[in-house]
Amino acid sequence: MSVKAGWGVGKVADRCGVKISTLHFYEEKGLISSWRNQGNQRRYQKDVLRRVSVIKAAQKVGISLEDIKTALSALPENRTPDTQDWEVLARHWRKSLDIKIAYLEKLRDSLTGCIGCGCLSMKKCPIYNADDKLAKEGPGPVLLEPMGSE
Amino acid sequence: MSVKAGWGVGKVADRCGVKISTLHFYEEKGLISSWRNQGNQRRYQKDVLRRVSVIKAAQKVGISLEDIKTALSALPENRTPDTQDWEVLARHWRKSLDIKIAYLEKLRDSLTGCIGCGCLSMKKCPIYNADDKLAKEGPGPVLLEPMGSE
DNA sequence: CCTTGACCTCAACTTAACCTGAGGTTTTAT
DNA sequence: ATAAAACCTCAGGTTAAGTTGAGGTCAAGG
Repeated sequence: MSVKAGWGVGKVADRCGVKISTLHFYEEKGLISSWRNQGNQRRYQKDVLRRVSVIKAAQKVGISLEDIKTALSALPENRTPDTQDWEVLARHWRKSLDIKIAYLEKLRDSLTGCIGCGCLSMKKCPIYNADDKLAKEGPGPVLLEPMGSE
Repeated sequence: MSVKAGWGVGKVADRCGVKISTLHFYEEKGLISSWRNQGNQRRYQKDVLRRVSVIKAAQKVGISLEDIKTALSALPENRTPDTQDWEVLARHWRKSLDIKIAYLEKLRDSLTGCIGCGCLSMKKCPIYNADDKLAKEGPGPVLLEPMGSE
């Protein structure tokens, strides 16, 4: 009965299909955690795999690491998260996915008419001004703030 | 009948709701163009407004400037693009929007089950491996290439 | 004429999400 | 026992899409 050995960073990286540097990075950002062995090497609990999977899944949905971190922080600290814990996250993100899909559908439906239309000023262009609130959770680094939201 | 005066960069920026630096940037990237007046100041044709609108609309859909540039290069050089020219673009992007929406719907439909599921290895996770081809046009800077697409 | 305001260029900074490499230690396999 | 593989830290690089600022020129109004 050895004291729990945990996995090394290389193995985890391999199983997750990410680079070691990514795991270092996530740890630095507080998205995953590890303990160290005698020789200062990282050891991981096996649930890190699910964490990384979830991080990657959420990223695909366009959620930033920042927001993912926030969501993950809702998981219990003291015990290994169970299925129910994870499903809370899933439901949460499902919602924002629904919103995003609705947003894109709206965009799609106005795209053709809009690009062809006569609105030479973006001030009145319906596509340009399509509810920016929704776009905030949108396609990553969109830093523009067209209509003076303040 | 003065020789066509065109618009100054400040006016265009104002009408488009973007910063002057953005127009400089777009020009540098070859997305828009201008000529210079006597004093080396930029002058724009009025169709630059539509160009910028289209650039911004496309960005909202998650298309990169790189791809937008490619699409814009299909516009006629010699004459001012007409409605039909623009509609070709719109149709093109509508298609990729359809694809993206379908992708997100697929993600959404597997999200809950997937996060809660027992796949501890991302190698077999359906959400992680949901057709990466579609994700390529996806949420901006997603640089990961999980399943060795080459 | 002279002062603003608009414009010019060019270099450097910004954010997100990592990656790369150098230089050094630890673990593992032979 | 020793070489190779795996790991460590830390600094600096990368891409996208701009933004900011310095230092200088141009144009318009009084």
